[in-house]
Amino acid sequence: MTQYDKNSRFASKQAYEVIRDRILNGDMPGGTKIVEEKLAAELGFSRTPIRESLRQLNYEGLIVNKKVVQPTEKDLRNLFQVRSLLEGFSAKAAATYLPEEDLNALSNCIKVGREGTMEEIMDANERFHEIIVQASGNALMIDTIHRMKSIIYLFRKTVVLYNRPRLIDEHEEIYESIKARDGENAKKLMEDHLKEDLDFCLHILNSSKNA
Amino acid sequence: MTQYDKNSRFASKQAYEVIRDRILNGDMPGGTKIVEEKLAAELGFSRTPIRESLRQLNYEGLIVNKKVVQPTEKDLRNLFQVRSLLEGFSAKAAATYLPEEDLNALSNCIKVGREGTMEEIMDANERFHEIIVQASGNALMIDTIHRMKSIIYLFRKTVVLYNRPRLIDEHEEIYESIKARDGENAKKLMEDHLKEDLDFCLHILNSSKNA
DNA sequence: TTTCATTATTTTGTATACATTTTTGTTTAT
DNA sequence: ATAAACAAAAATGTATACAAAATAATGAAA
Repeated sequence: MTQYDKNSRFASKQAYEVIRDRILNGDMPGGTKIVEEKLAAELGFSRTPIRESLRQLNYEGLIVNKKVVQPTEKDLRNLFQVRSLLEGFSAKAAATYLPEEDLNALSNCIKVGREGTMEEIMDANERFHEIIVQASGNALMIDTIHRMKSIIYLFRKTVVLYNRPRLIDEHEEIYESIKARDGENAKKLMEDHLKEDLDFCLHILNSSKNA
Repeated sequence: MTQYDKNSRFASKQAYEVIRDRILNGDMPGGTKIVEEKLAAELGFSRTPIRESLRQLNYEGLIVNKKVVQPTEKDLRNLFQVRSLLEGFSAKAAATYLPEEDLNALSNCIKVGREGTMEEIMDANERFHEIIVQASGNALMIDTIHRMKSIIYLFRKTVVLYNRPRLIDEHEEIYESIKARDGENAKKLMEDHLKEDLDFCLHILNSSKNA
């Protein structure tokens, strides 16, 4: 199952993955200065592929001004604003188009969400949204959301780690709406769901700020 | 007024601009194969900055698989779908927040749209949408739309060049709604406006296909 | 002719070198 | 002590070289 990504033979891709992971799990916390030569030495590549990987990370918003991003509250709000528009639309589309197979996959994500380990829950959560996004059938929209994926991950960790209440219940409600082919409701529930995520993140953010 | 962009001293930025312009005005039509060394020789730079510029063009969707993009009808629909969501939202936000100064700028775009030369109309058209997008106050949203800018330009040319009827009238209606602080209406009119643009583009596209 | 295999050729990915630019650190004058 | 000016160091942008990979061209077998 561990599919070999043929891109991994590229130094630039490997560097991208290592650096991204370091940022995502806190090894390179927000504000860390990025210096090409230092990373090149650390990862054992030359500067050329490192530079390429850094451009990708810039593009995804993980690096800003040669520093690891430190998303502000405003950034968080902006992100959920855009997601709400795109994923709300996708949820509606899903209610119209989603095939049986994907419905089952959604259902499975909910089950894992209730019974799985922390890591399994993270994955299931991501997969749930991914299936719906794909249902938009709009490659540009999918791409746009994927671009935000890393930053979303940064926050999804918060939501799952701090065990947000009703998270999976909301997924289930969305799922039910899609299954019932009620597009407008699916859209509304998705928007509400993201609003709850946002509020939860903001709460965590602010309470840890005053700690 | 011709402000010197200090980025222009970078070979990579210059290369980006030259190649982008070549694509946008048809010097490098859709399907043209991109070879780094060839471009490097032509533009008088080494491959390094050329590669960097190509990444950016990839990112903006002007280059796909080492070829100049040839947007399909599906691409066109996808683009307008995403724009409709983001610019619809922005129009609503504009109705709430837009300061007097920007209202006047919008009004000016309409005037130029009625009286200007082809090129002035193109600019005014772009500026009209840009002002509204900025009103979203959401940097991520603005960035996302900017990313689509080049492809939008490709189609805007069609709309203006073939002199789409009611184009400026629709702008004016949107402007009036924003001025009247009617957010819902502004949003709806923007969505309708983009739908008209899309249909017009599709029409041109299809009639030229059967020529 | 068509198909496959094998060479050439082109093109790409990466490493390295070097010249500017940017940043840091130090000294001097106020 | 603070600010300005300068020197030293570090970091970046670009050019070039080379090996690996992808593509095109050639020829042999069906």
